[in-house]
Amino acid sequence: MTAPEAIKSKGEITRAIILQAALQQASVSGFESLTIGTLAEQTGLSKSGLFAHFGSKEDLQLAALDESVARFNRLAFIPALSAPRGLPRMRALIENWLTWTEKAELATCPLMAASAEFDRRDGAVRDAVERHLRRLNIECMKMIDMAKQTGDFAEDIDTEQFAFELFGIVASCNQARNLFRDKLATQRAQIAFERLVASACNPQKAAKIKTQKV
Amino acid sequence: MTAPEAIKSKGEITRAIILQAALQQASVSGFESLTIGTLAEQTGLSKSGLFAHFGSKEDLQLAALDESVARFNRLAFIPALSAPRGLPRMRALIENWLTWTEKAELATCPLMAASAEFDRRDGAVRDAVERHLRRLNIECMKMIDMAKQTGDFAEDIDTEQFAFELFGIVASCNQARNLFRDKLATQRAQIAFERLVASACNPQKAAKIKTQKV
DNA sequence: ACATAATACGAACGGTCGTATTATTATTGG
DNA sequence: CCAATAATAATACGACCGTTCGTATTATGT
Repeated sequence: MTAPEAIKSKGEITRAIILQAALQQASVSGFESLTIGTLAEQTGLSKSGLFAHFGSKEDLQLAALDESVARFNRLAFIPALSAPRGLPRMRALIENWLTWTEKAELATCPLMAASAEFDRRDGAVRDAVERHLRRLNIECMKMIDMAKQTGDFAEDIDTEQFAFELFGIVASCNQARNLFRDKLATQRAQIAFERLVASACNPQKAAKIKTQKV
Repeated sequence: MTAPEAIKSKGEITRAIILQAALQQASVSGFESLTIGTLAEQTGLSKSGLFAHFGSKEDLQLAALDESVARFNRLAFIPALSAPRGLPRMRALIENWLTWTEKAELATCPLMAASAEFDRRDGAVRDAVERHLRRLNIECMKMIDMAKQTGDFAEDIDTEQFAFELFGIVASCNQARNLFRDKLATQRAQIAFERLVASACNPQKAAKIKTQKV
């Protein structure tokens, strides 16, 4: 049992280099666009040399997906946990979520992109994407429940509904940023988040909104 | 100048059959997954026979995109215009937007899927996707402004912000439906929309929310 | 320093990709 | 009904796909 930060072997280093290139490529053109040849060219490896690090293209895609999850956790999720429980932590998460791709030098969040890319397909990659995003969804709901416990949110708000709208804000932010090249995208997402919070934080106000006819 | 509903030539009929198959395929696996060979097999044509209908694969993608826009307009947008101006028309649009893919027998809205698929790339397809969705965004904003004129919405709400959040609701609905297979997705989207409307329809309440610190 | 395992390479495979050219068959207007 | 034209097919091409295999090279542990 070696420590997680153990010295990397040559193979592990190469693998990391490959995954770095794969992640960058996938964040631009999608995971399905990953090709052994292009990736080999970019990393200076031979096709077969690169291929040997993964048993198949699907394994490469899965590895790239796992790597992007690891980076999201390291750059966005875990740092948010150091904020106080409740609303501050939620705010930190959404803030980090909207900005971590920049720090990671990626074109967009590979997870959300992979969601749209694979959501209507079958296979191992789709399953992995669903698993990862479902987990993130659950973590968000935990934070929402915590915010109820701390008194930041009203007890009677719909946790799943809140998470649904949260994911929508992130999705729209990505669309505004990438498709519309809107420089105000992040700001709009923050405003949307605060509006969402506002409708949940004040019990009286929240009750009014919740009980109106649909 | 023939009428738009003129009798179709054999070629036009075949082309329509091809586009139908292309649209279905694209709504499942994305526009980039469209291949001449697979499409030829599905339609019973030869590769070269099918190819002759489009000068290139890119033209095929663009034609499929245009076709999906035409269907969206026919099944979702135009019908919404028969609802009274203002909030009712907006409600009709979002309702149709969330359900038209079912009527069209597609796996998801090809436009929103194409947005996520091409938003970080370059090329004619990306440009077309941006053009189409920007137009839809503008049409949404027109409806929002109309709702201000009819008095349904407060005059001082941020039209672009409202449209931003509207697109987020649709995106989250698609994710919930397709990735999470959430049967309540449409319902959640409707609730989110009504919550969004609620924060814009009552002047006093809207003012409160808008002026809070961010 | 040496044995051994890890790592990378080059070449080749069968397939499929998009596309061009050339020929054949259907459709259609006069 | 026939000529003109549109529509489809047949065939082939080079490029790239993921993958396999045998071999060379390079680290690594002792």
